[in-house]
Amino acid sequence: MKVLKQRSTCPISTALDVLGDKWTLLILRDMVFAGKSTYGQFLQSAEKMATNILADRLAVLESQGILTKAVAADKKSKFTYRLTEKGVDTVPLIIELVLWGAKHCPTIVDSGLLAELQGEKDAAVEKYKQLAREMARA
Amino acid sequence: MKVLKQRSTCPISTALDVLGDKWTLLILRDMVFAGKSTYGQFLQSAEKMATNILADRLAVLESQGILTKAVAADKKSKFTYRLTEKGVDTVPLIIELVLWGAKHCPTIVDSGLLAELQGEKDAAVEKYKQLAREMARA
DNA sequence: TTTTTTCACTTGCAATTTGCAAGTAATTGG
DNA sequence: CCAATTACTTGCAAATTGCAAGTGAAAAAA
Repeated sequence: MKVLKQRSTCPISTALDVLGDKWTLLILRDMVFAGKSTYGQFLQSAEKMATNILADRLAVLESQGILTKAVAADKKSKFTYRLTEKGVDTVPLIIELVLWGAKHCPTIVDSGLLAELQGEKDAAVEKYKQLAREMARA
Repeated sequence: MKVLKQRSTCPISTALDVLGDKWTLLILRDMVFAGKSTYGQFLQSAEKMATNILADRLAVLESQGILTKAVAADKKSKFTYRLTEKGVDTVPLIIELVLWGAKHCPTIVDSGLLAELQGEKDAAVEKYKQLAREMARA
């Protein structure tokens, strides 16, 4: 069981103790926006995460109660990772990252998604949280 | 001039290339919520950032156009760091970190602030963005 | 039934990044 | 002039990362 050290009692600092690195939120992005749920799927993302880093981050996320790990329904040799409510609650954060990145950095975003997020943000946040919950049930 | 490498064209990944580490957003937090603007003030935060890391992150933030550096009005030996609009636009992100950290981790938050953020979030985001702009003008 | 492939990691190691302590150089206050 | 302040820089040990290769269990192929 991974133990994280907390630098202070500040909620921002503590949130960053858990989520503040270059890889963790990409795993959550893949779960929320790409519906990914297995080790192999995470490895295929464009950013090419190293296998040991992925294994480490999944273990941290599990020990922090952000996702759960269970044997896959189809294969005994495969695991399925699902978001908990604590994980689903990172959706607003991820959406703010999309908006900031799209506005201020040279990136490629689906224009429909961007319009949706820029228009009715609260509704979009709820929609993607609900979608994430449904995937976690499947 | 610091050069950051972009792992992919995804806005989330690119935002994390810039902001995704344990220290950068704490500097922005100190500017937005504590009104800090100098090297010495940043060093005094509860998390005790190392001096070389602070100098490095300030240089990255400046080169990324998130903040500007200028000689202080009162002393020639002092610098004042101010948020640009790109920096002000991280306020929604920082507020989501407060909300997630306060809800899911053991932290200490001002209950008035928390109530404000949980109640009228959009209004609170606008208020703190405006405050951050005013501090950047001062 | 044996063999091969797939999947989910683990291991080893070099390279980078971090954290700590100490040092420096330019003001500024007295 | 001299001590203190401010904003860094430097050196170095320790921790973290990234890459390549290896492992072991289960599933598919022969």
